Amino acid sequence: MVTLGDLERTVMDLLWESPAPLSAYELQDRLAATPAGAKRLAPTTVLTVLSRLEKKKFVARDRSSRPHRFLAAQTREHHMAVLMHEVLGTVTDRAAVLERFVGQASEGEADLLRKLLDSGAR
Amino acid sequence: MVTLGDLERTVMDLLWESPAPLSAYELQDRLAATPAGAKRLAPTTVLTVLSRLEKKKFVARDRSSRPHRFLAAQTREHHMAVLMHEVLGTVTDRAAVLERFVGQASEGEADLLRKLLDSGAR
DNA sequence: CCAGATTTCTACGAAGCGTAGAACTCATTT
DNA sequence: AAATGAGTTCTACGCTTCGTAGAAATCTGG
Repeated sequence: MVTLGDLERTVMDLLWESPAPLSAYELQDRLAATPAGAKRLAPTTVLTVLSRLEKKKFVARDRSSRPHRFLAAQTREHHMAVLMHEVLGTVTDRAAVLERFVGQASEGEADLLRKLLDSGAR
Repeated sequence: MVTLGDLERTVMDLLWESPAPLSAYELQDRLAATPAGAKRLAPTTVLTVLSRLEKKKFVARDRSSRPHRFLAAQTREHHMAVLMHEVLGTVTDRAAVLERFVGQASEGEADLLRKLLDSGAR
């Protein structure tokens, strides 16, 4: 199961929030401004985390400009959907889980699911 | 996020499969019979894992009989629902996640979802 | 009370993660 | 072209989790 650490997740949240790619230094600033961001991290720390996220295919790196720019490689929604499928994949009896899942869905969510399924989204 | 290791998950699967509580020795046998169970684990190994799962509140231990009996503390469906809830809870736009989710669903999963939705499960 | 079965304690190695210094690379200026 | 400083990569350390299990402690039937 692809999982992220606390700092890694925080960085991903910042990248997902940002419409434009961010440099390690911009991320350093935003991390310091975060609730949990008490102590300012070293720039190398941010770079290390970004490199690891890059290796995990969570971020893409733009090397064309000198302070490299980083952006989320997938949308947050994509990642969440993948996670849910991974959760489902750990189980043989998917029906029971899906049943519960559907049972918990709101009316709107259920309608949305129907529409998505009927529209041949897959 | 509450997460389990490979062996921990396998043990939970066995406990979830079993209608009756199992001793560490029974689990040892079943683990050996599992596809990945090439080498037989030491009994202490199984006990260690069970103790950790107990600490994580995944299993309950019956100390009344001498070989202690272990059973899943929650149903698999409960656990999966919690996991999915955690995943969905990290995001505000559930619809977008559901859209990707359906988009990634296999044909079988999609059929299952349709059936559940049509059968008025919700 | 003792031996053997069972459980608890302790521990080690690998992997993942936060953290960051040290060393290296690259572009820009002189 | 050499120097310089910003930026990046390399290396590493301590902590935690997990698989693994030996050693020590404990319990129970005889």
